[in-house]
Amino acid sequence: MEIPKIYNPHEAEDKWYQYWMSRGFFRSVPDDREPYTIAMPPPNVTGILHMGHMLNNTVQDVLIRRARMLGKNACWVPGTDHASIATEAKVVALLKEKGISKADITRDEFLKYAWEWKDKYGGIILDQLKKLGCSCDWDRTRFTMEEDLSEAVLDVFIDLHNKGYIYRGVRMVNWDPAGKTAVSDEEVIHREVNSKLYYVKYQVEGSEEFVTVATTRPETILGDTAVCMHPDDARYQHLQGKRVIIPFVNRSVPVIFDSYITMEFGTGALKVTPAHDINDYRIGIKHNLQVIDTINPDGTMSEAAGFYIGEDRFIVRKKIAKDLEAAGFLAKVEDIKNKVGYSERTDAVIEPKLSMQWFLKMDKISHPALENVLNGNINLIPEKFINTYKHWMENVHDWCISRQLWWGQRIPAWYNEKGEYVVAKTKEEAIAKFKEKNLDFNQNIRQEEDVVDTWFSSWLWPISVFDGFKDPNGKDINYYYPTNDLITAPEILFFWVARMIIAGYEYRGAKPFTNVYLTGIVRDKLGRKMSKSLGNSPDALGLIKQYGADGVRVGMLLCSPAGNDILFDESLCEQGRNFANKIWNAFRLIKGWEVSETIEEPAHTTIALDWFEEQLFTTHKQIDQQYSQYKISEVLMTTYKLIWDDYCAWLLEIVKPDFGKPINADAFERIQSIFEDLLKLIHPFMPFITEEIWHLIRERKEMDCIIVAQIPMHDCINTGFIIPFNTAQEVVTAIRNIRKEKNISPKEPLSLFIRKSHADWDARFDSVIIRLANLNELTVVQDKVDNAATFLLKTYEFFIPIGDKIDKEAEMERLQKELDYTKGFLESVMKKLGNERFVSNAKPDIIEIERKKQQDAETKIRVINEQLVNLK
RNA sequence: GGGAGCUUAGCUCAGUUGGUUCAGAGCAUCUGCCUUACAAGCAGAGGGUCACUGGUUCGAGCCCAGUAGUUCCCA
Repeated sequence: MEIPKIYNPHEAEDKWYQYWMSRGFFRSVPDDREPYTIAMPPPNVTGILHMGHMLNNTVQDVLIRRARMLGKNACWVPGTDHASIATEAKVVALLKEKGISKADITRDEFLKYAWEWKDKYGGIILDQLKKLGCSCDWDRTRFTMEEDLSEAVLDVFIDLHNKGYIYRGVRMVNWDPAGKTAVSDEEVIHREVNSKLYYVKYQVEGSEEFVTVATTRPETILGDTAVCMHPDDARYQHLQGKRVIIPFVNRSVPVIFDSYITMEFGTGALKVTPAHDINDYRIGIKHNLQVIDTINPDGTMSEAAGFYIGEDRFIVRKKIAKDLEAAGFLAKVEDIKNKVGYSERTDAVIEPKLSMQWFLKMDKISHPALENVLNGNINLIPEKFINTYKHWMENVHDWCISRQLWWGQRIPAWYNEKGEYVVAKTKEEAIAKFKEKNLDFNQNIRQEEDVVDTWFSSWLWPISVFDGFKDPNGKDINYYYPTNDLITAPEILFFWVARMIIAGYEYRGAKPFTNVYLTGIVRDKLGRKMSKSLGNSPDALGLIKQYGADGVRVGMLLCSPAGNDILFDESLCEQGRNFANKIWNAFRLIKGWEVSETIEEPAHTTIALDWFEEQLFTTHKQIDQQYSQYKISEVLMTTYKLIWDDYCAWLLEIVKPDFGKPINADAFERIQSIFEDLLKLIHPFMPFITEEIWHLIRERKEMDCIIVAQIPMHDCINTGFIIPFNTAQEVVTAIRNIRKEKNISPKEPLSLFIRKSHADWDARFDSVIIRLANLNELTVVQDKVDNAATFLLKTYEFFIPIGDKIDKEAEMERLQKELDYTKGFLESVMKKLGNERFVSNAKPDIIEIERKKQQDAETKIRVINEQLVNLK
C-alpha cells in the first residue's frame, strides 16, 4: 500500500463525519454517567459561518470531545435563534424583490413567507458547523421560535406580568427608523463620526438680543420647547424669566436654568427638544416642558413639525441649515467629531423617540444573578470580566422587551376599545380576565401588535432546550440542568449571559451553567474587528477547504487565550495544516516498518520507551491541570510539543530501525500504543485526522472509534528518567554543534569521553547518546583527553578527540568567556550569602539553593582553569 | 466625563505565594542540510534595560504610587 506523502484532509472529513453521525456517537440520552452539557449559543438563523463562530464552536467541540473521552455523558445542544429584526429585514427585502410591500399583506401572510424563508435558508450555519467537525447532538436541534419554546416565552411573559415585573410605559427608546422598531441599549453601537455643529440664533422675546445655541441636529429645532443654561453662567444671568423665539418656527419658549448644562460646550446654551433626546427628555420632565414629537417612525418629519412634513430627517437637516442661513439665523458652522448611535441590526442612525413600550423591571429579579457570580457559584473565565459584570448589574436598567415587528412571539396582551388591557394566553382567557376585572369587553378586543425581543426567547435557552418549561420535572431537564460550560463572546455578557442567569434562578432556582468561558473577538492582523464592510474577514469555509478542518481548528486555538482578542492570521492555519502533516508522516513511518518477533530489542529502544512513557504521564497531568483552568491554547501547545518534539524528533529518531532492518515486535507494540495515546490527546483539537489514522493503524471493530475512545490515566511510578534524558539530549545537541562548527559529517563516527569531576555519571542513556550522536565509543575516564573538543554540562567534562581540527585560539577564547561569566555569577552568589540580612531573612531552602550555586560555580571555575592550562 | 483591563523577543502569548545557573514557548528570522516518515521537513543559531519614573524589600517581571500609550465597558 502506498501512503501519500502529504495528508489530504477532505476525503477523511466527509467520511468520518458521516460515520460518527450514522453510528450515533453525538447522541446523548440521560443515563447513569455524569453528564457534561453545553448549550450552544444559538447563532442567528440568518447567519453564515464567520471567524467568531469558528472560534467559539471549536472551543465548545474541544471541551465536548474531551468530556466524551473522559467517560462523561457529553451533550452539546445546537440550535438557532429567530433574530426578529435581521430576519424580518431579510424577508421584507425578499418580498420587495417580488414586488410585494409588507404594508399590503396581512400579518399571517407575512409570517407564512417568513417561515418559508426560514425553512429554506435558515440553519445553513448549522450545516457549516458540521464541516468544522462539531459533534453536536443534532437530534436535539432547537429553534427559539418553534412551538414549545414560543409557548415557554408566553408563559414566562404572563408569569412575570402577574408578578408585577412587566409593565407598560412611555419611554424614550432607541428607535430604529429602518427596522421601524425600538431596540435595546445594548443593540445600539456608538461610533465617532464627523459632524457639523450649527450655531443658531434665537431672539430674546421683546428685545433685539439674540442667544446663540449650538446643535448638531438643527432639524430638531422644530420640536424645541425651551432653551437651557447653567444657573452659574454669568453670560446669561439677565435672561432669568425671559422667553426666546425659535427661529423659523416663531414659537415662544421659556429660558430655563439647569446645572446639567456644560458651560464650556458650544455657547453654554442648549436647545431643549424633549421628544428627541434622552437628556432633553429628563430636563423636560424636571421643568415640565411641552413635548412635541416632530419625527415619524420612518424617520421623516411629522405633521407636528409643521414644516418639511414627510421629508427625511437628514435631508431636512441640510435644508433647514440653508433656510436658517438665508433668514440670517445661522451664526456659523463648525466641524466636530461626536458619537452617534447606530442600530446593530440595520445600521440606521438611532432616533431617540418617545413611545409606548413593554418593560421588564430588573432591580429585584436580577439580584441572584449578581450574587452568584460574586460568590463564585458561577465562574467567569477569565475573571477580569467580573468587574464589568458587577458594574453593569449594579446599574441595571429596565429591559425594553417589546419590538414593533411581526417575526417573533406576539405579546400576549389584549386591549378593549377603551385601551385597557389584560395579559392572557388566548382570546378566551383574555375575555375571562376582562370579566373578572369588571372591564368592558366585546368581540372587538384585539391583541397587542408587538412581539417580544429575541433575547426574551434566548434568555430561556438553557432551560427551554431541555423542555424545562413544558415539563419541569422531565428526565432531560433534571439530568442536564445546570449545564456545565457556556462558551460565548464578552460582547453579549449582559444582554444574554446575565439574563440567562436571571432566568435560571427565577425559573429553576438554580444557575444555568457553572462556567462561562469568554472568547475574544477575532480581529485581523492589524487589530481591526472583522466585518463585512471592511471585507477583512476570510471566508470560513474557504479556509477549511484550503487547510482542512483540523488545520483551521488548530490555527484558531493556537492564538486564543480566553478573553483575549485574537489577531487572526492565515499563517496560523498553515501551522495547523503542517502539524497535521507531521502526524500523518509519523504514522507513515511506523506503518512502513517490518516487524520481527525474533530480532532483539536494542537497549536504546527500551530505555527511550521507558523515558517516553514517563514523559507522557507527566504531560498528561500537566494537560489536566491546563484544562481545569480552561487554558485551551496551552493544552494545544503542550500536546503539540509532546508530539512534534518528544515523540517525532526524539523518540522516533531513537527507535527507528536502520534502513532495511525490521523492528522488534514488543517495541513496535509499545511505540504504536503510545502513538494511539497521543492521537487521543490531540483528538479534541484534530478530530478528523486522528480518526483516520486510528482506523489505518489497526483493524478496528465497527464501534471502536477514537471519538469514543477513553483517555487512560496511566499509573506510572516516577522512575526518574526525565532528568537524565534531558542531560542526554543536551549532550547530543552539544555534539551536533561541534560537528557543525568543525564541519564533521553526521555520518562520521566520533568518540566521546566523559570525565566525572563531581558526581557519578548516570549511564542509563549512554546507548541513546551513542545512537543519536553517532558515536563509536562512549567512555567514562578519570583524566583529561588531549587534542579534543570539549564542552561542559553541569559539572561533567566532555571530550571528543578530533585530532588537528582543534582551533586552540578560539577554544581558549570561548573558555575565557565562560570563565569570566562564571566568576561574575559566583560573585553575585557570594554577595548574597555574605549579606547577613539575606541569611537571616530568607527561607532555609532558598539559602540552600544559593550554597549549591556557590559549590557548582566553584567546581566549574576549577574545571575551566584546568582546561585552559591544558590548552597552553 | 466615570470605571475596568492591558503594556515581557520582530509577531502572538506564558510567567503560580516576590527567591535556582543569563526571563520561557510557538511563529517569524538567520546558517547548514533534498539524511530512504515528513522541504508542509531536519540540525543548529541569534534575538528581551520585562512601557517609563520612583518606592517597599536582603531580593521585584511579579507588591505600592505616579506618568505615558493602548483596549474595552458605561454615560
